[in-house]
Amino acid sequence: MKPTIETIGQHVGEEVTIGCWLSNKRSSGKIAFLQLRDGTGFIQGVVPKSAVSEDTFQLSKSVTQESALYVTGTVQEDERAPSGYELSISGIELIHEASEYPITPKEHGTEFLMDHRHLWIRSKNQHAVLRIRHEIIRATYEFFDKEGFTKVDPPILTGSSAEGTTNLFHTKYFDEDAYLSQSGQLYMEAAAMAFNRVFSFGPTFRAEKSKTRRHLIEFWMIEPEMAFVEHEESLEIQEEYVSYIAASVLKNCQLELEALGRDKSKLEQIHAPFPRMTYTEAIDWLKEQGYEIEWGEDFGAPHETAIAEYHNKPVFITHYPKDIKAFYMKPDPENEDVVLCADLIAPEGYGEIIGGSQRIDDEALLRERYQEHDLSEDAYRWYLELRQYGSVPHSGFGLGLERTVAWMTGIEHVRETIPFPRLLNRLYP
RNA sequence: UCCACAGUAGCUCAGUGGUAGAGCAAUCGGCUGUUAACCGAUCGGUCGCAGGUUCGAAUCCUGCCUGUGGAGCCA
Repeated sequence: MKPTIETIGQHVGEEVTIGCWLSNKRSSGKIAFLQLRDGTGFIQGVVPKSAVSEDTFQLSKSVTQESALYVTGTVQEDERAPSGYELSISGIELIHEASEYPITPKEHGTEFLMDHRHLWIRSKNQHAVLRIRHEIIRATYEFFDKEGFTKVDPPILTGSSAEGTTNLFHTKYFDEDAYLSQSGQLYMEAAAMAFNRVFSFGPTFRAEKSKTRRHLIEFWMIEPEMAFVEHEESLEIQEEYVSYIAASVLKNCQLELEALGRDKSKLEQIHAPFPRMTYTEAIDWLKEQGYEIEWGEDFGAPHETAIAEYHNKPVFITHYPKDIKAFYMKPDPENEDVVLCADLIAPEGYGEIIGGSQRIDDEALLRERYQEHDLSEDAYRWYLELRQYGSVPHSGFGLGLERTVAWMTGIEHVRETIPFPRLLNRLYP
């Protein structure tokens, strides 16, 4: 492979040529410093006037921000450089001279940066966040493959919704009504009966007028589903998975975490087992802390944050009242008022990262739920049939990728954790 | 949908009733180790839109638009 900035450490003392862009420059009368990026990393190129032709030196002083270049130089170790390496430049070939670049080295507001998102993703912090996103995706495939899961892709266009409460994006499917998927879960239950352990990874759409740092209109979800796995075992798989992601990011994204100034000790604390608290215990604890909340109510963002901060680790909240949870969740045999479910709440205010449960495997009970929730037995016949042909205990969960990336990177808002966010008021670029 | 805040140069902001300002970017010049480099000069304006009060409005009032933060809902 050709040398890149990421692998430049393997070429110390050699002369290399890299295709790159100019992210910033500084110069004085006799020396110029070019901040170069090639998409794999960032490096500083040094151009001493005495070492290059007059044309090359003039070019290094006049070349505009984000111009494309072939830069030739000798790789040198240098303690002053963040990556440990510098390029002592001997020649510069201008591929394309950039027009005046809108994103200057000074600060900008969110609206401006989001209007220029197609360019903003070039900048160091955004680059680092999206590289960590990639690492989390890579580690996800690696973990589930290692654990014997098969990736199965549920449809994105659906004729009905899994949970009627949220707003779906409506579209037409020729002459029929169709909706964009808000969860692949029901399909993954079918897949689990065919492949035992399965996971999906795909986009999800919620037409909610949500406008907070934890919400996107379009986001990506990882949804594993496991046959012959009951509630407690599912929690163990969840905490192993999240710990695996955190360890992978720590291992493979050192430069990115440093670029972001992320406190690595926060990631080092993410290792199984995670504390567990039942919904009822959480309500009691919140009341002791002075919060006004009653059994049967769902938690708000401040409640979740308080609970997770108390543990300083991700925490499972289990056994919610069945009335505030989805129709398919299996009641706890020891207390039919609550269901075998768990939300994983991340610390530092990042909120719910995972929602999961053991699913109802009894046909009669599921039929009852259809009636209670006014679900069309026609549209959901196939889901019911899963309970007629070899029904087994099974559990699954969904992990929100963007919230996880935000948490691991320490980024304030999920909109910076996806290349082109879809927000309440943003469909451009 | 509700609550709070904001909108002035390409960008980030100052300016609270009396001549429209600064830093950055851009352009020109200077500087041999800079790290959002620095120094000097030049360039840069429909003060979100509409109406009102006033001798006079970026500034006060009303309405609208746009954005930001949060709530609810959720991953």
